[in-house]
Amino acid sequence: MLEIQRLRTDTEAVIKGLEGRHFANAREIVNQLLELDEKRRALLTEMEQNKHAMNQASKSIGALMKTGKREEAEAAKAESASLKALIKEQEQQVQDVETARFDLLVTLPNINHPSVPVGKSENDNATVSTNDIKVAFDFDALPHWELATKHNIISWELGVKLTGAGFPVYIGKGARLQRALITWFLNKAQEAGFEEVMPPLVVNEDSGFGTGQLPDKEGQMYHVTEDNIYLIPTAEVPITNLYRNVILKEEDLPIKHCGYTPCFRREAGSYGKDVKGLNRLHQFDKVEIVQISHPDKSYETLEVMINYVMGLLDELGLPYRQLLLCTGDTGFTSAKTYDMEVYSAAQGRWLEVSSVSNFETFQANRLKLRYRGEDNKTQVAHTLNGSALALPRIMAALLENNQQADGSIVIPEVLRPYTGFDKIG
RNA sequence: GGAGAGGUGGCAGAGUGGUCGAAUGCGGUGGUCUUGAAAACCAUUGACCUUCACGGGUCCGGGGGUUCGAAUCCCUCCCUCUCCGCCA
Repeated sequence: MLEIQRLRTDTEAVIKGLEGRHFANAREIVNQLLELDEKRRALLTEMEQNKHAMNQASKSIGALMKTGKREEAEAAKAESASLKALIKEQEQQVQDVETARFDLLVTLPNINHPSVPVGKSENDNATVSTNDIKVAFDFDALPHWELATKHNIISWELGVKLTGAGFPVYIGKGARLQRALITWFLNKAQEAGFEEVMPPLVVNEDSGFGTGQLPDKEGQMYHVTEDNIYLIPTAEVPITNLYRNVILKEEDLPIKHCGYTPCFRREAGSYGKDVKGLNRLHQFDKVEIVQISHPDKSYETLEVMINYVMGLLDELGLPYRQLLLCTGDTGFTSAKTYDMEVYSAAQGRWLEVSSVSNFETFQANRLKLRYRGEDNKTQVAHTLNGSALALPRIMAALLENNQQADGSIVIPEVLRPYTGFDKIG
């Protein structure tokens, strides 16, 4: 959520930022918000003056009664009572305006950082860097969904039987590879200073609002209606919400956490290659890294985080490219996002395996996540997070890129201590 | 699922209708003392909104009500704890 303050003082920049995101009617909506804001403050001032008068009158009654000045007390009572009705009316007005302002304000996406390229869609994203790993086959390479079936390490049918499409069952070496990746990712994150957290996998509405999933993307989450809780779409939600309504000390920053969780996403998928095999699932595993940063440091931190993710991919030996998402492709809550994509030679396409974002104060405003600065004043912190990493597409790329002419799949060196085997098949 | 208790400032915990944003203790911060530390003592110490400022307003789990006036009374919702039941 953007600060209303920012709309007031930085109006043109906000409008420009929203337009860069192709947010419809940016100018009208911002103006509407400013009008509501002005109206709110005018009403508030007026109401508070009345409240002050009423409070004075009420306070005097007690004293007057004690000293036996009954008549004056009665007069004060009458004054207070007459103000009461007026105040009640004004309270309702303030409430209405506030609600309208809030409802409109939460529909605004974050404003992009100036370094984000202007663009419309994913075609306008900028490639920032790549590594020089190349994968080529001199035989007919199989896509991972065929490899998985061939080696009986993932069953799509059993997942359908148990639950439905998008819920695969990992079996034998498939399950162990999965577990190895999780452990390795967590160990690496810990080495990099991220403290591990094991949060609940379902969260309440407040948490969903805090990180920006609610009220907007309600349909993306599985909702347990009987208890009104939501299955988490990412560990970002519970981990970041640990700090909802928290005032940190400045010296506590940065806060660094990592966590492994399954992630649940309803997203009604499209058909074909995009969602085949592990490419898009309703349940998948992910290790997430989260930071709460001092505003002055958050962009520095973003670079450190994306570099950390690239280091993981280098160690796994996967070819990647680092993308800087353009204004049109950046997520609703983010000010700047890097995506990491891994090249899957057998599918001949890039697979997104990580997304690292700086939300600046967008989430922190909703979370009321602040720190106390030098002057002892509370200030809103910055939040960041990134996948490090999402498992399924890493799995897909490993299976596909590491397949050999004899049909076996070689496990990367770094994972072998965790898998206990060096190849599949 | 059944029965009961309770939700007050960073924490503990008073406060049952009027000067209570709230005693007291602990913790935090600053100071005195000390070579230093501890102890002791003194002072200070909530958040938010609004205002150029002075100031004003709101907040005792959330919402609503009674009253001139509510932390205090009533209604309602939420949450936590204890016991029983069930159970990895």
